[in-house]
Amino acid sequence: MNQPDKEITIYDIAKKLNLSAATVSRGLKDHPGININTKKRILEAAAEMGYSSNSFASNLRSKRSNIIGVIVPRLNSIFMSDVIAGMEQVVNDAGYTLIIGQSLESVQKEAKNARAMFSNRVDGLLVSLSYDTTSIAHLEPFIKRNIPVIFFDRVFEHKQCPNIHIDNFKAGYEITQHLAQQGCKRIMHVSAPHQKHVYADRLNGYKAALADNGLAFTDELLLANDLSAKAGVETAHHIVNMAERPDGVFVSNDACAVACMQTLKKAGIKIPEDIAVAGFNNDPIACVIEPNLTTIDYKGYEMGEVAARVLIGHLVNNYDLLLTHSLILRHELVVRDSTRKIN
Amino acid sequence: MNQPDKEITIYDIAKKLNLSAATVSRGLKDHPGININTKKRILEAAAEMGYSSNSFASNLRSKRSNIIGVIVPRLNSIFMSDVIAGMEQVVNDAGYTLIIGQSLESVQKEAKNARAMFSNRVDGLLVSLSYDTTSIAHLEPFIKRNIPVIFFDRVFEHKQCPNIHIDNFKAGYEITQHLAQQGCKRIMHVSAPHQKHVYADRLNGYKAALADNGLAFTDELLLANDLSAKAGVETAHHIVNMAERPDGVFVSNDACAVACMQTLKKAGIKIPEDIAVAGFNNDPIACVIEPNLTTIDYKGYEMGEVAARVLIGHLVNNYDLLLTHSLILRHELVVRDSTRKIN
DNA sequence: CTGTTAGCGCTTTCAG
DNA sequence: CTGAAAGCGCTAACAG
Repeated sequence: MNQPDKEITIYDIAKKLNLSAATVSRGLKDHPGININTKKRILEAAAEMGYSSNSFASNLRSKRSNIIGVIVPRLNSIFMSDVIAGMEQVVNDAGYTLIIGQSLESVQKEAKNARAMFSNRVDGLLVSLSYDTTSIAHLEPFIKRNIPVIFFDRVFEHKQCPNIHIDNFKAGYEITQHLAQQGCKRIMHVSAPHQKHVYADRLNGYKAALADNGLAFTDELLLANDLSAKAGVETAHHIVNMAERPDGVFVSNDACAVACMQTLKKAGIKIPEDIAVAGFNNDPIACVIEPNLTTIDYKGYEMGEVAARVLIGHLVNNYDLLLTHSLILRHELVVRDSTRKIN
Repeated sequence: MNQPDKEITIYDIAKKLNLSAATVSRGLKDHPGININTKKRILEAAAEMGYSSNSFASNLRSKRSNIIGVIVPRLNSIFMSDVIAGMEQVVNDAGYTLIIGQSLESVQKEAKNARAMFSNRVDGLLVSLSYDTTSIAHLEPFIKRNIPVIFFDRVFEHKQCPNIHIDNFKAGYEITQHLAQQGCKRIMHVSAPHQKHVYADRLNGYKAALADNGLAFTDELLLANDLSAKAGVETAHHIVNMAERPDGVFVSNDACAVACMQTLKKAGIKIPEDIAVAGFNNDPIACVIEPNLTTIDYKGYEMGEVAARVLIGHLVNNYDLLLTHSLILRHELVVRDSTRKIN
């Protein structure tokens, strides 16, 4: 019953056209030096017979997959889905397909994903690292084989791997500086565990701005958690119970900042009068919370596009070694009412 | 320079162990009837030599790819990224990988994605259709070859394709009924163009509820747009300019509903007193807007998991024909202040 | 339990 | 400009 009809191969169309398979294979690509006419006949026959090239055979032979792997901490955030959307666009236009894995912030799962992608022989890898990744040993197989690995957002310094990210130090500095200019004297920073560059950089920017504004940094001004909404609620409780409350808080993402604001408001704390709050990412919720949230805007979609473009550039130019560099994308401090104490 | 070291094959490890390639191949899988000891030796040698199976060769031979394709309208919404996250989880645990394409609401791009997935010989397809898809001719190649195609959320009736979605009629009915119970007499409905089942069903539920509550339906109560935030702003302007304004609005997604609310509020309209507003999806923003938005909650993550599980069930059982059925997932009306007129 | 053999469908020299 | 032939790495009969 329902016999899955046999696959149509280049041999079938070769036979029909009295050509060799080799010629058909060439005709199907834009191989130089093939009669324009036979090429046309081949294309027509292929269309008519419902031919669809078998990528396995092709990949096996040519040792290229036209597949690009992406590994991200989590898929379900607005930022990350913007990134992926941008990548998908660029990559598809260039004739590649995307395969996607999420690490759920675990190195183990990151490594598992990497193995799967390796055995799928991806032509390149786009990676944003999980919180608890401290070594990239699991990516060495790619690097050894000169399969380009490009880090974006949560990056890692490696001489063969381009990094694409924003200037997190500067962003952290700017937002803290802004809080200081609004009159904040005691500015807290809420962030993720800091081994990872993005968060470490934002923290350093924050500290530098404190120093430049003559404000002291003490350990109790620093809170580390997973930046989830839940963590935002807990942060707010923590703040409410502090002996000496801050008058400004810089949270390293918007979801957490917003949850924190909501909880602070419920506790009767006025924002920004009592405590000014700033976030990071410019998530859509930043414009829905009241007062609207001051934050750092940077474009996930653009980051995805750029990362994909860099990768494809490497693929097309077929470099033996990757050019090593960092690409710093634009960001912008967006001031909204959640921090406007004066004016 | 930097000679990409030669690929290690089962032959290499066969030679080293004085075995045949076939045995090695078997040892690497959990093939029944292979000496536990040789299997152990094979596994060890493989690990030691840094062997990584070549999926192309394997796929070419076995005619299975262990790849599952997903095509969605857009990646960048909370709902969709939840769905994908759920799928990724299930699919990975079952040893498959996900390749992803987005149609950007265009049939052309949907078809292009489908072709790419076909030539990547996906083992199955998970699809949520674009707005302007009215025929699924571009998916026929899969169906003809008994490659399972499963629709979720934006589904399509086809005797060979399971559908996974919520009861949109019921949800539309419930939300409208709720508005009526709050005393609304003139309830608008804002939705996407209605050929697609989800929206058609919600519309029909809405109409049924109007009828059951003795409320008249007129064409001016219905507004069709793309349900973006921008469309929400326009909707609000439209409402403000209506000769006879509604006292309740049921918008078919939260992003649009929230933007609409914000704009109405700016125009001095009180929510819910003047106009009650309800959304759909239970996006995080629903709990951030003030007053909080009444909406329909249903779980994207769960929908992704279920869709993936159904697909994998089909794959594992190797049905010649797909069992045909619809799977209706739970939803829930979540009442919040944006519609609480009485209480 | 293990080996032999024969391809999967395509690309790529090397010859014409 | 086209053809012949070889083989990418693996798996699936079929034997033993």
